[in-house]
Amino acid sequence: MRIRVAECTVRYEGRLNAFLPTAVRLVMVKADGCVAVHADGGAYKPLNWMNAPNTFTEEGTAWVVMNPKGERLTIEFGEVHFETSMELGEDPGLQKDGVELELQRLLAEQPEVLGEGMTLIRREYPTPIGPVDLLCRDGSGHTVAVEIKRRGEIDGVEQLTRYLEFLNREGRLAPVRGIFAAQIIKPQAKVLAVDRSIACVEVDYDDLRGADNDAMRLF
Amino acid sequence: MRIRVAECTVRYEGRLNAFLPTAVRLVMVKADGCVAVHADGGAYKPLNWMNAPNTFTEEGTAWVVMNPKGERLTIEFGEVHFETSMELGEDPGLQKDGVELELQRLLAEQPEVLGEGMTLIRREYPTPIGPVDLLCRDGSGHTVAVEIKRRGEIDGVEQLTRYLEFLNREGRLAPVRGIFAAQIIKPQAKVLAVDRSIACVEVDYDDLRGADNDAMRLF
DNA sequence: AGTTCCATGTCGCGG
DNA sequence: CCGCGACGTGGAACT
Repeated sequence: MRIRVAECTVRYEGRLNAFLPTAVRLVMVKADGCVAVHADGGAYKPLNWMNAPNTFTEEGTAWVVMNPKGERLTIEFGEVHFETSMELGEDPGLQKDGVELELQRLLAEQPEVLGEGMTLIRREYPTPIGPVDLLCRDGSGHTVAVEIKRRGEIDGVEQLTRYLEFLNREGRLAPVRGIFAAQIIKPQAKVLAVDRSIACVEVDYDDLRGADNDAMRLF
Repeated sequence: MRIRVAECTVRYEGRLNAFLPTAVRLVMVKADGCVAVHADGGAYKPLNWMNAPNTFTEEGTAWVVMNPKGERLTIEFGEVHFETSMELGEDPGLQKDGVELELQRLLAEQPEVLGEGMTLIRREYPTPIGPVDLLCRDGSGHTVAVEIKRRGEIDGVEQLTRYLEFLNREGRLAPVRGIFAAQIIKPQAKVLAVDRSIACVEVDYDDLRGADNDAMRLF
């Protein structure tokens, strides 16, 4: 990794055009060739950047970074305040825990949260346009398709709508109604769901996990 | 801005839990208090981070960063390879040119690009599920809803479809037809639009701006 | 502060 | 390579 703190102007020409007037900034060049220009604020995102793969050339006092898509980043340097370079080595990478898949697992174990008498038929029920998160049967014996999101937004309602359209057209399981389940459902998504006779259920992740743990403790 | 290159492990506890095993990484602390942990590759995005506003405390060999939402980033340091700190000063910020808003402004000024006799009723016409980019009236007096994207993809067609659904059901403006306008429209999006009787218009940004400049020069 | 939508989104997976 | 969906999306603009 190479780091340079210097006065510079930066120009990006690619998907759009952007320009940074003269100021002192930190320019980071990583081992994979990607380049990032940071100010001393404005969150973790750089002001401007160019991801790998790209070609890096020095033209006088300027660095020119181009990528195969024809995008170009030009950094024109003035006074250089500081510069260094060092080897960091490989990184083992990030381990994550606690995303949407977990929510699906918990609801599959506790379908009654979605409605009285609800039982699970199966998870990831396949359709030609993708798998439905949960397929259930409600207290009165009707089939229910459940779409689960961490955050319920309009896209999710559209997705569920497509599944319902298909499942009901196919006929074997019809009539199938929909439940849209998420930790938080945005108002617009709720409006759209109600408009399409899709029920909304907001579920609490901690409650679900708590109930899960309680169930565990019984054994 | 403070920079430290060191052996470290990192733990994030917040919207999810994440962990980084021991390795040499670059830790950046900006003047606004945000912290970012970078590996020597993997694009400009840090492996882990914490945005401002937050509270930063040193606990022995560890840095603990907490934010008001109760998220926490813990960086436990081993050997420190390098450390420095410097002032960068204020940044004038990025000037962008060629994003969707610009396109909307230009089309609002030149609605005739979308069809002969087209006139603007208003920009950002509100509906319960969000504002329509442009509402126009065509040469024959019918209402037209226009969705503008920089890159026309399926999502944009879905969005416009929802607006049309509401506008036509509401009735006051019905019948309302749709125009999907973008610099580039993907083939799949075109197919879906045509299937829904939505017209597609690919607009050239430079042409629009050229016409805009010409209009300016008249005064 | 809460909500909405844009983004050079980035990133990963599957066809 | 394209399409699609998730993301600690982040960030800005507007109510």
